[in-house]
Amino acid sequence: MGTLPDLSIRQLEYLVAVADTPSWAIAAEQVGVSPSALSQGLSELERRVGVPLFGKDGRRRVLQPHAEVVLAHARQVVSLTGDLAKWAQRTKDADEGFIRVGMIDIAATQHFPAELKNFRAQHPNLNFLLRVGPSRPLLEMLERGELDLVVCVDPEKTFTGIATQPLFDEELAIYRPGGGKLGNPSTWGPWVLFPDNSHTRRIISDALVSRGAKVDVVADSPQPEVLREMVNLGLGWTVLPRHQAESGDRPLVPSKVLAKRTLVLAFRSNAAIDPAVQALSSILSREVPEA
Amino acid sequence: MGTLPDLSIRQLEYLVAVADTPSWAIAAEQVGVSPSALSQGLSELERRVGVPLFGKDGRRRVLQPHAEVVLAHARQVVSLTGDLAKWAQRTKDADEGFIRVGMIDIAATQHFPAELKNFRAQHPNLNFLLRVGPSRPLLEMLERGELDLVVCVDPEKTFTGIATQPLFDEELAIYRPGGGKLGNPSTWGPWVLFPDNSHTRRIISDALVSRGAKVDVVADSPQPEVLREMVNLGLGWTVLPRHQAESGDRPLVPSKVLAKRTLVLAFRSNAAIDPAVQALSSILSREVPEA
DNA sequence: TGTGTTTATTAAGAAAAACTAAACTAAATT
DNA sequence: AATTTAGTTTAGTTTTTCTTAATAAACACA
Repeated sequence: MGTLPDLSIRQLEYLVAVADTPSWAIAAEQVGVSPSALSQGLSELERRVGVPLFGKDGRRRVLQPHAEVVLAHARQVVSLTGDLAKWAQRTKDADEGFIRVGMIDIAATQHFPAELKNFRAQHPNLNFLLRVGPSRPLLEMLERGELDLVVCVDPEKTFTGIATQPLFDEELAIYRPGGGKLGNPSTWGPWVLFPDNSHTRRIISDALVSRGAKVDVVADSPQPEVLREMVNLGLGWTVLPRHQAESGDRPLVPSKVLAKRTLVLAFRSNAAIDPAVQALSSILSREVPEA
Repeated sequence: MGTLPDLSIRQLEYLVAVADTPSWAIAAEQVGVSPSALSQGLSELERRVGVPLFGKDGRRRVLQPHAEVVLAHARQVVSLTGDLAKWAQRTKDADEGFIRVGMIDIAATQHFPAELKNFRAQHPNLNFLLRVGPSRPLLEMLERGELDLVVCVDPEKTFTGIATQPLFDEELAIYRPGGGKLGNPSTWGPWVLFPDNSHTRRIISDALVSRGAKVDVVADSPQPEVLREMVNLGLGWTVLPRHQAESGDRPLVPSKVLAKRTLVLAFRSNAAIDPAVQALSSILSREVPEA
């Protein structure tokens, strides 16, 4: 009872082909193998099942009546395997299953909107979820397995089980109300910046401090549009990715590039990368948005 | 679409074992291979399906959520194969299916009644049919595929597609009313014998003629009991197998052994001998009935 | 009756697959 | 840091499966 006969799909296909075909030679051709291989394969199948399956009618070998049981089994398993193969193909084409993507706002709205739209159009049956938010929460969700792929600011500190791959650099420029020259760094400010817990804010603060500027923050917001408007209103200076500051209704005029931040692709370093994740990753890292 | 991945039952068993077991080492033990074989086998399975199935959790490889599809397939096919193996076992034990046996009367009633009874008792689920009749019709039914196994008088002339195997010889003795000496062959008779178209009748006629006796037939019957009673009634002489003449209510007394006939086992020479036929054949040819 | 044709099997050897043993890597424990 | 544990990789062997070529058997037809 314990041990099962090791029937291969191949052998079962041979059996089905022979049953559906006038001669073994034709059956062999159908399954793409020499008549000899077919004959030997079926003998082996017969041996493994342990029951005589074929009788002779003249020079042809014909299925015995009781072999119908085995034939039915073969048909069923071959058909199931066909279904599995189709599933595998769809999965490989990333047109099946689930992908949960996280992106910081600029990536979703400025850098990759076309790529996202295309990807969704090309994989209509893929269940797709996009989460937009700041880098850190996205990375934490990725770490907890709540997301599969994240585009965010390079976290530098490594998260366990998470691999990153650089996409491109963004310039962070200083913007002052009305534009124009900046003067001595010690006179810069006051500032309206990203919130304290933001990674980009950390990059900005560090850069300002290293230039000898005071980081005198009079307002903050996670929303770049808000920061931009505050500068437009004369409330203070800011530092923003150029794309975000210099687009929209009332773009700002850059005074100077202060620093760079690197956007990265992050994913669980699970060895087994889901084909959908793979597909989207390669699209995103192939594109080098904006020039 | 065309070509299916050649997944072996073995590999599917590996997958099921791994899913049902806390560690791969234990799974390997369960399926009776080295951990290395299990690991390689599963890698090969993954390669053939073409979709990544496993992810890493620490040092263990764990099934990815979407691999559940493959696991479900594996379970189903393994289970179907188990059913097939059980069927094969029953068929091998000749406890499933159909067997149609033909026997001449003396074989069914005198030589093999115990063997038949035992065989049926030992294979209760085997669908069993016994046809009793003269040799020739039985052989014709065998030839037409209406019987699977026949015990009859050696037909000498070969039927196409039918093989025979001798079982044992029976003595045919001469019986005259009242018993006693026979005298000169030319004075023998008149006779009550098997009908003209019977094979045993041919053996008897030939033997009588070669001894110089006239074959002067006053009555015939296919039933040995009838011939016996005719001799008892003084209607004529007969030649019968000793078992049939010398048993029953009023046994005859033999005068002389005239000839022999050979009983044989006959079956279609189909190469594939049904296990049930095989089993009954070996029982019948093992037994050498009567001494 | 022989002769050629069709159909499948057997034989021999090459190629591919699957296995074991042992060395190894990496994570978890002590 | 050393040890244990889980699983993988490597190297080499055995087993399986295939191909080509030779063989056997049934048929077809002159």
